[in-house]
Amino acid sequence: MALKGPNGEKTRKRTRSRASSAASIRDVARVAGVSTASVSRCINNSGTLSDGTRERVLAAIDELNYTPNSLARDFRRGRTFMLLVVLPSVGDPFFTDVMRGVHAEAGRRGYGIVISDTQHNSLSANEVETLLISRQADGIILFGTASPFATEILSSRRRRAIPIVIGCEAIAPELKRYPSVQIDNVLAARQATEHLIDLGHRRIAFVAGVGGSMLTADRERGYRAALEAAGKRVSAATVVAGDLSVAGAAAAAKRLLAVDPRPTAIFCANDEMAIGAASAIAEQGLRIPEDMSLVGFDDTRYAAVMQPPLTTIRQPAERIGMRSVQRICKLIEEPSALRDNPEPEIVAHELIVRASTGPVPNGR
Amino acid sequence: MALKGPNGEKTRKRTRSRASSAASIRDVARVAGVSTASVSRCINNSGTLSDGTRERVLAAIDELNYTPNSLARDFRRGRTFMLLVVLPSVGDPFFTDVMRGVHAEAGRRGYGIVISDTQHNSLSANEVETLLISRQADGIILFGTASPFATEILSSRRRRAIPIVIGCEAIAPELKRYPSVQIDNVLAARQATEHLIDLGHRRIAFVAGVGGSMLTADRERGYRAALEAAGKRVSAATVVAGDLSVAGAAAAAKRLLAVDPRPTAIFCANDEMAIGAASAIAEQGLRIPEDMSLVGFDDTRYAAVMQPPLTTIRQPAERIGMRSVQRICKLIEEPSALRDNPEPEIVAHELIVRASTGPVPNGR
DNA sequence: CTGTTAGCGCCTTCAG
DNA sequence: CTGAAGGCGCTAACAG
Repeated sequence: MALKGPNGEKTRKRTRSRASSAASIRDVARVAGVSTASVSRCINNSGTLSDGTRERVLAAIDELNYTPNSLARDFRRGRTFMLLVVLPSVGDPFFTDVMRGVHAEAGRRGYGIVISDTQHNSLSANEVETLLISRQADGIILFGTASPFATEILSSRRRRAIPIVIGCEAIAPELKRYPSVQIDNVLAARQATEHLIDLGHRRIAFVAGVGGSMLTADRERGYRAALEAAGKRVSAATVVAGDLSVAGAAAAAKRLLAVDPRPTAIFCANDEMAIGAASAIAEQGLRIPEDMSLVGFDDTRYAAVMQPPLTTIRQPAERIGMRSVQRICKLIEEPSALRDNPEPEIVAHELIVRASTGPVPNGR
Repeated sequence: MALKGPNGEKTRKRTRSRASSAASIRDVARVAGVSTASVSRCINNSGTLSDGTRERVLAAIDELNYTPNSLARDFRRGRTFMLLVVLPSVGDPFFTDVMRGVHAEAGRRGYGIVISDTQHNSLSANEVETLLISRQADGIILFGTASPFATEILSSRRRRAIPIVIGCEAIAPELKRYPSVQIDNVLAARQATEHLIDLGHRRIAFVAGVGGSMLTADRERGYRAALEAAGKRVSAATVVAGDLSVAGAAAAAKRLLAVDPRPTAIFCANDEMAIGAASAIAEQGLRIPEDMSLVGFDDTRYAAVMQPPLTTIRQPAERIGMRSVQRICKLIEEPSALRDNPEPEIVAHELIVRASTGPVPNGR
């Protein structure tokens, strides 16, 4: 810690003396022979400025190689132009696609993105607060991570209203006041399950997310609804917990394949888990779809190239990301919008039938 | 745009009047009956402070629910505690793993991460400058994106030395002065190719990245080196450009399969492309490895669950991310280190032989 | 159209 | 051990 010798001292000299630090707005003003206010007006295109002044300022900026210090700027304006995005796993290709949309739209609007990956853990309200306050993000987007701390965050918010948008997730009642962007997960999962029922399957298993993961809770709900609607024709629900990961689902599927009587179809709450399940199925020497039908959820870029290609639900991932950013920006830029009580925004999904699903095996 | 009515006016009131804005250090000082200096000392554990004072400050902080304004803080300190990470594709599962390491280590050290995804495009020095200067990141990590603008960024750097670390990438001579963390890509690719040669393959194709992508240039070099070393025993190199993506490689592999005489093995410069290639191979009714051996690079989480499991090169992705952050932090926290001329840090790779490679088909 | 002025919230000398 | 004071770089009134 304690630097010995003259070297350490040297570096601790007062700020003023740092050699040739970056040019400041004052330097530009001096060189251009104008006031700092004019420089400011020039770089922000605000107020009015004569062409002559503008040119001299621009020349000075060029000469000094001046770039505004955005720390000072953000401080002054009270804005960071940073968006905090909280999601369960940056590794999931679905979220990757969502983030592509987020990055594109944010970049277009001059915002940076800070990501907080909860690694599928639930996030405490406190952590979010800290992230938000200490990082001073202008707004926060919660993708599939909102509900665990919904009540907390609401009650602890004696502070100023913070722009929050929720994406991809079942919206708990107490979160209804926040804008959200999502597909109808219940309906989508129901349709996927009905697709299997229509193919004649009666023993359809479901690989869910982590215990009580809100991200997939609605999907399980849709699955159960389909089974119930089919009534006596299908057997009771068989649900196991994957952990939304490839490896977790491989293990979960293995257990499923040991059940007697064995299911004839497996519906996974996301594509990642379907990949894991496919591997477990192959390992047991079973074929897809002849011995086992398989359905995923998300239509990630891997779904179409799996062997066989995966039947799944397509979510407009990039669009969800893009819209979330648009909505958070609106909240940020028009604070009055914070008092609106917006409708959840439901975007369209689509059941993509590929070769991983087929008729139920004979006599089963 | 133009808000009509009194509403618009209201929101434009001077900053002073914003209702109950967050507590400032002055408020805390007033409530605690001390000076702002003491509050500062308390929250930063700097200087000296009597227990009594500390307690009163802490009480005031608690009462006011005070959180330091990090905009002001960063401004004052000239630090953002943000790291800029530039990479070719956040979607690639390899980089996802790298980023897991980055996030973990950065979080541990109190840094936030801003990601710039170049989408495999090359990044101009100007863009990097802008990103760096305007965002005022404390440092920048370039993963597989450095070389295209190496010369540029070096020549345009009349500014202060900026902490830069380069990862996963062939280091061009003019970048040698920057710390870097990477595997030995040439050697790894050579070993993968030799593995195929040892299995008896003589027509081995290579699916490279985008035209001249530095990220995979070394891998192509290793591939060619292995072929040359094997001399007459193997035919000339067959290299096609994928674009590091699943879809791009599927198309590239398709072309490869139409070549006469057809290769008996395909080595892809990353796993993503191997996934695409596998799909193209299956589509042609060919089996892996009986008709076609396939090798990837990265050992992403999908490699082991592919059908058949993929032979590939394992890179310590998380470790690369972690080490990169550690090194950038060192540069940031000990500016004198900027003047060091560090050795590139080579981390260990490993050839993982799985079932996607086998002996060359009879009579070919 | 342009300059002057007054801070934003915090940290850090410098005195006491 | 503590308080007073100055200023980081920029922007936004307010005068001229």
